[in-house]
Amino acid sequence: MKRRAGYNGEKSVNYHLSFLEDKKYHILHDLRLENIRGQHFQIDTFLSTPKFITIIDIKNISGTILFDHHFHQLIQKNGDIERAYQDPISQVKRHQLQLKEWLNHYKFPDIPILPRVVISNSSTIIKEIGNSKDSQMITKAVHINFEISNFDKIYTKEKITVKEWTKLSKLLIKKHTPEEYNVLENFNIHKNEILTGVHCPNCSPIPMERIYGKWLCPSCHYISRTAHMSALRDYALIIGTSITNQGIRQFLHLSSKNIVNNIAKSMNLPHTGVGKARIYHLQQLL
DNA sequence: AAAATGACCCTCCTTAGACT
DNA sequence: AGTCTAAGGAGGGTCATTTT
Repeated sequence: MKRRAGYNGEKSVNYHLSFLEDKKYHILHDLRLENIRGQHFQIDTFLSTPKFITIIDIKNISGTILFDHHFHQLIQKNGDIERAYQDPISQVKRHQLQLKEWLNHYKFPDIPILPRVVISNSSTIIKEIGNSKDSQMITKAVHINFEISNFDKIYTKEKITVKEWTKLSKLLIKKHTPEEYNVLENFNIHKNEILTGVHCPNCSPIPMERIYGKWLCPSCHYISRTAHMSALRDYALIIGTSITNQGIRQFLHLSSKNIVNNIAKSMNLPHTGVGKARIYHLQQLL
């Protein structure tokens, strides 16, 4: 749910950014880079021109939020409930620093990096405690493209050539290292502990049985035609996105390789490898 | 009639063991 | 140790049969 909230926030910001002229900007999403000390940092939205770079941290937080410039924290008030978040301003400034180092390391000339914290939820009320010029970094999603246009007016000098600009974007994509989230390791669970079988969407996790194209729950007699899809999605999320015919058989409690074959076909699962080396890929289910 | 299943067949990957 | 070869077997495709 946390991830979904973040994702929805990013979607709404992207909508606003889509009004910008395509050719003038390179925009990269969820860019995850390694800094010079081997740690990773992730930029929600990276926007570049030959004149400046904007890095955007997107927060999808509802209710009333308070930026506390003195203690560097973000407080969310939702009714009577108060919750503190890591200060996004400090975070985006840290990203700014790391990106500067990164650009230096790859011998790019100095180029202004303009950090922004975007509040994607339009109904969120923003307040502040204390004064700071950092306030200018905070903006609402509806306003972000006007800010970008404004940067265009302020930063008029090209710091890198168009050729270097293209090179930079290509390098960023090449150096992007997507986070590998290992659920099993994080929760210290062994593969064998995972309950396999197709779960009934209606009741307990007793494996469903396949009967002529349908999944029947032996417990509540619920019938589903698509229950295997969520099972395979679980597999992709928990164990991995590559699986063999036999692997699917074991996970879905099927005895026939033909059924697996049919299911894979009906889902248009991409596959690599020939014959018994065939591997199905579940990436699209995530 | 349409869809799903399972037996059968062919392909070719994997593996063990012989050979260099 | 590395390469070659043959046997075994897993996988996909086809098609007759079964089920819905």
